[in-house]
Amino acid sequence: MVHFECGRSDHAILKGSGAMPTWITPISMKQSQKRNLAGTVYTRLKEDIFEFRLLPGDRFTETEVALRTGVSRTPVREALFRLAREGHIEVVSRNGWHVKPLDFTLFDHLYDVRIVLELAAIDRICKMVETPALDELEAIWLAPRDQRLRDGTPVAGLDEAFHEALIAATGNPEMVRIFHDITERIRIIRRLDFTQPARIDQTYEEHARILKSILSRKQDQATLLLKTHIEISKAEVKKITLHRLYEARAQSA
Amino acid sequence: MVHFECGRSDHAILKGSGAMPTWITPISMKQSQKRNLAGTVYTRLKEDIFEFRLLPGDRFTETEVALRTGVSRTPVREALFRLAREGHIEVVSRNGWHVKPLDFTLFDHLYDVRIVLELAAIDRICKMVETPALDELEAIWLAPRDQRLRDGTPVAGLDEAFHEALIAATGNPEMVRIFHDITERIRIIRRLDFTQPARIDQTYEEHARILKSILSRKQDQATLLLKTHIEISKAEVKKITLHRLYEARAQSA
DNA sequence: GGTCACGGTCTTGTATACAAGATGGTATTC
DNA sequence: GAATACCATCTTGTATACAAGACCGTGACC
Repeated sequence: MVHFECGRSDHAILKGSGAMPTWITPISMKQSQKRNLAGTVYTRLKEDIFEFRLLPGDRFTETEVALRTGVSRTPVREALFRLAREGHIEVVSRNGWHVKPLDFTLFDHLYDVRIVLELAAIDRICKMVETPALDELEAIWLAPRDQRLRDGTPVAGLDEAFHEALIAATGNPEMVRIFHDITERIRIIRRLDFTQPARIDQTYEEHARILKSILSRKQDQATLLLKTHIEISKAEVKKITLHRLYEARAQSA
Repeated sequence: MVHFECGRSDHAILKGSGAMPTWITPISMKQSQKRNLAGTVYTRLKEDIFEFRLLPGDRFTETEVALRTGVSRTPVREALFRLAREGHIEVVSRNGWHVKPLDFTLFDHLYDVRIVLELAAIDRICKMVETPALDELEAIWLAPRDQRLRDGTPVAGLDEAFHEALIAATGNPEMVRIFHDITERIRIIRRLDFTQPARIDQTYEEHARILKSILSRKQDQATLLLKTHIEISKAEVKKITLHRLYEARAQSA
């Protein structure tokens, strides 16, 4: 088994430099209102990781994050532990934190579990006495060509929602929760799939075909289409990620 | 959908009384060595919940736990957040913590996901070019009758290990991790299944049959047996749990 | 007698101070 | 010149002090 890791551990990001970092900035009053500071820091840091403002392998300390967000270490630590538990970052005992390097073996396994869960969902949906309402999905993915979105960011969100909706249709909230966790862990590479217009089109086509198969209760067809769809996406995303990481490194170097 | 909840929110456990509580006691030097305090508190509290020293619905505060364990609130909070994230306890904003009430709807869903994952594992194992080595399982579950364990506690552990081993045989560590999380969440009721000698025997029989089916690559048979096995266990456990909870309440009242 | 307002108390949320271990550079020794 | 021991510094781990919101009982008022 090849353990294929990507990351940079050779240097920290803007450590102690005078330049303003591109990532996390002080929390304003408005942002933290209604939610606690730990939750806000958590959300912000997660965004920073997903948006590649914090690159895989980047090292940082609790004090750094605390200073930049303008809160104390206590809520920062709470946020960091949550992110660690979800597999986004890691702590080295008394030696700082770092964003987990991209590990394609890990992503393979996660995509594999995704397939297991989604195919099980298809199975259950097709075996229900009556197919559950999937109106919202139909409105989005079976819409005429000219109503399709072209911007990658919202399409990435719709894509996640499509697959989560399939799971949700089983009526099992725990399955949804587990699936959602997986979705969040692969998001960092998955969203890159929607930076190419051709891939967006292809996603629309494939989702439409899958949806039609489910609605007409052709389980075998739906299963095959969905499995292929996920595997194509996985391969595509892997290719793009390697390219993007190379670019990001070149830019920050 | 009937939301069937069991718990007691009417009174806290030994709150402020002079009597020594049955649950969590001060952490000794030896226990905390090599691990951090938060981890120790986490483990101890989880045990207390599993052993019914802390009953579903029981309320408690961070200060209480801190006093009893002899550590400060900081590591206690870290432990509590971990337990909360794993679904064992819950915090009510600025109003204390409580052990999550038993929710059989939730357990139904978790058992359902269990079935999905285990059947997928069977599928993958049976489709492998060569069946992976399951020597340890064979040694335990295909052993002669007189070598069977009779004490429920170790059998409960072996049972968990049996099902986790099936998942592990797929070679997907993420699936194992997810499965393990589910195992921990249903453990509180599942281990009660092994308090009856008849159920221990039945488990041995069923595991043996499942194992033989897998080894002879009879996928359909293995699938059916495993599915039935899990569903029987689920029903049995539900029955016992309600009985035990009744007893525990009567005793503490 | 019932209802609403108010304040004390309890609980979590957050900030800060201190402790202990890990790292890396430097000086010393062979 | 290389290796090793040591110390300064940095980082997390833990304890404690303080802040803010929620709950509950009490008292006044209608």
